[in-house]
Amino acid sequence: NDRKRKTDQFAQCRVMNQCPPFVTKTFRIVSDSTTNSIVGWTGETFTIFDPEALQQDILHQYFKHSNLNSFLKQLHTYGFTRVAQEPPSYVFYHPHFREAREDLLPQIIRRGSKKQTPDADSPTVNDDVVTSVYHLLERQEILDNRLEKVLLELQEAKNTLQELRSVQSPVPSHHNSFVPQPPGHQIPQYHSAHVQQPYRVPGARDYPSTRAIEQLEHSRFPGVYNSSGSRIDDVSLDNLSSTQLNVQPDHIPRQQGNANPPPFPPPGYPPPGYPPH
Amino acid sequence: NDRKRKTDQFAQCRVMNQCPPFVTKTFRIVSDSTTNSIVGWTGETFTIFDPEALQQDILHQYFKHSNLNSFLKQLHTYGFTRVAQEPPSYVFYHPHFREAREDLLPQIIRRGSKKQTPDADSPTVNDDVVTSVYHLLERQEILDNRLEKVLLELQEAKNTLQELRSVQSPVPSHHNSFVPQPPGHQIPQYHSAHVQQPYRVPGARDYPSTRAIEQLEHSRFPGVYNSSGSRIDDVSLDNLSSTQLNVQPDHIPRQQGNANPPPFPPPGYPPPGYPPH
Amino acid sequence: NDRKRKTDQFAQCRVMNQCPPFVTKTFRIVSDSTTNSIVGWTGETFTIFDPEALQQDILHQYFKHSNLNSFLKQLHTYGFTRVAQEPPSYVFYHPHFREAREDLLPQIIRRGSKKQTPDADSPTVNDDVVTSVYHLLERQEILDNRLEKVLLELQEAKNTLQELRSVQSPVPSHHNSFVPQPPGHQIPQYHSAHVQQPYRVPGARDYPSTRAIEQLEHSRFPGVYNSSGSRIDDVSLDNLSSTQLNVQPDHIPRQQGNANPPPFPPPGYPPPGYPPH
DNA sequence: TGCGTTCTAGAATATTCGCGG
DNA sequence: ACCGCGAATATTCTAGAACGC
Repeated sequence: NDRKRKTDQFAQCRVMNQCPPFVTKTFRIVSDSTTNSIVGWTGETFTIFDPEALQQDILHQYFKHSNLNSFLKQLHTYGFTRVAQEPPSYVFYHPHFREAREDLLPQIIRRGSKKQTPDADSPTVNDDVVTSVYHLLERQEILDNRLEKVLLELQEAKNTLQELRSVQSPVPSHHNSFVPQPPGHQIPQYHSAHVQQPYRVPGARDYPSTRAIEQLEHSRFPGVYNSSGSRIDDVSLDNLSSTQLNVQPDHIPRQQGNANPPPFPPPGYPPPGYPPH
Repeated sequence: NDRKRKTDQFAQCRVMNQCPPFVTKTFRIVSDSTTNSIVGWTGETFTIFDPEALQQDILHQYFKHSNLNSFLKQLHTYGFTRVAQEPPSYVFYHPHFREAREDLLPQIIRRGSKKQTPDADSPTVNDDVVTSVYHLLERQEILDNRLEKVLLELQEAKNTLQELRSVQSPVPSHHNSFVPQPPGHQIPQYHSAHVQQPYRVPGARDYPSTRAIEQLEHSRFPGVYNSSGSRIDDVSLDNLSSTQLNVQPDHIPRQQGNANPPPFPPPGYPPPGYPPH
Repeated sequence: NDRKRKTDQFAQCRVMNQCPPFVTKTFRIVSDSTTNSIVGWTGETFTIFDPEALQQDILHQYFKHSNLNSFLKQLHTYGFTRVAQEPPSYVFYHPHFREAREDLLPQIIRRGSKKQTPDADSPTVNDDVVTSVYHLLERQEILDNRLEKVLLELQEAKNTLQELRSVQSPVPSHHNSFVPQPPGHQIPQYHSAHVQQPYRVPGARDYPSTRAIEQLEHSRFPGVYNSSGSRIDDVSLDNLSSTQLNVQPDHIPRQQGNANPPPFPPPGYPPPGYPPH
């Protein structure tokens, strides 16, 4: 609440104080539909298609120079980032530089500008964190809702299917897919890739540079799931059977139920059929 | 201190950059089905079948050289390991270099890169906050993954149900949402987690996110899934049909199957049609 | 010890007049008389007259790119400095990059290179002393070169004057060149560098980053001129009229009679006649 | 002071070379 | 000779620093 007021205050200030000329000029340049062949919006980014033409024909209309480098420098100064690294393509992105969103422009601030902390009483340290948390919470709600919805429909579907089956065949298939899968038909590694440990080929070395990451990867944070993961865990999926999930784990050695399992499967060696000719 | 804030403010620049050009280029080279006789996927590895052809015909299309050795050097620099040494066949493996798993590429880090240990200097940030954020991120990943999985299975179930119905009879399908969708209105392909880039709600920023958070996002926590995520792997949804679920994933932020979610919305790359003439 | 062997090897290489490829390539580019309209020597500097043409037609013949910026970056990396700032004209100077002086090229060292101290076996002698001596030698070379040039021009001038006299009039103009020169025909500052303040083009900035070497290069070593530079001051210029020395000091701000003169000779500015067509 | 322009430096990736196993 | 690797150079993109307004 308190936070919100501050934010609003800030937003208002920014709205009143027009943003630096460079920002609005750039916005006009990009938005000008008569020069779309030179520079224009490309989704959430904007692209300079013809650097030469921009330098020759456009820049001097807005700035005191005709130097593409100076323009690029300004873009960097205001936090734009180049997102394509294959010259000669200039694709730039800024979180607050969006098509038809002139209202966001004031949030584009120059580097070293003091405008960034008008609130000033907040310790400024956690702003990023707080905002991140906010967005995360938001996302989580969306996800929760979607998951609930899906589960509901699953339940319905289950019922429907059951109905159909009972109509179709009177056989109470006791052996249907809802029975536990035989070992060896476990869920393929593909589905558990994100829970696996990094694979090391025999002889692979651990470079000192990877130690830190691995350490993090190996660390645990107990208690996480007590509060947040429980709902999911309560989802009832009884009477459902697992299917073949389109993966071929056959040749993939696996180690499961291991408390500290080497996470990655050994790489698949080129099958005999390779290469295809 | 002041200096740090400045740096953090623009840390997002780097956060947004996908991954080094070499990684994406190599992925494209390997995945290009028109050159499968020269280089291509071989299970969880990729193989250079024809080093000569690669050097002569392929490399210069992607790099500023045509030397196989330079390519191999880069592979080593990024942690690829050679798993078979019978020239003239080169088989390489990297835990995060998998067929159709473009989402894993950002986890491939260059040796000697400073990205790996951005920690250690995050000072005043409450550890509590960091931990909370960490938990949130983690939960979200779990949710994302499970949701995706459920959606996939729903689709399968839907198909199965349709099959059953068409075979069976003009059953007065009881009005629920499980009416079969016309083919072509299937759940869009972007539901398949493993081929998608993570999406962010419009306007969501990636906060320069204190290094700690970045690290969290980049780190993996294997033990997590032992307690909460594993069960879902056993979920079986055979023979169930699902509906469209009337959700619009377009605007729904998702982070799926990616342990290292690129925080920024994927910038709109210039569509093929650009520039308009 | 082992390390020393390597160093020695390298030192030997250096002695052999091997220098980084960029240096020799740039030397060849500038010295190539077939491209004098694009890039060429302009006195003690070299000038890029046509940046576009250089980028389009020249660079890719020597490097793996066609970006002027990359070329400029390398120039800076090797210690070249830009001495005129009116695009599209790029004038660069380096104390060891002189026309027809390929022998000086090995003294052009890359920034951050560890090569700078190839001797290394001397017991940690005062680096200050060593560096000072080195730079003294360096400066001496510069002075020698300039002196030679001046003498040459003097000779030319003398000849011209002789010609004029014999043709024109038998008047024995009483004494020397100290008759007031017409304004604008003064001896160009170029010739009096050793008594001059460090030259700075208008707006030229002093970067704090100048490293030790540059500092040394810019510092004065009193006594140097007493022994080596003074003689030129005594050069008799009587009966000589100053000729057009191919320099246009008009727009060059000068500061002379300063007690703390910057050591570098004023770079030769591209004469009006350039580029040759 | 803040903004704009320019030149230079920093930092990350890329390419080549040569050593030692 | 192959292979993995360190080190030097090369290329690119971004940031720093000075100066004028």
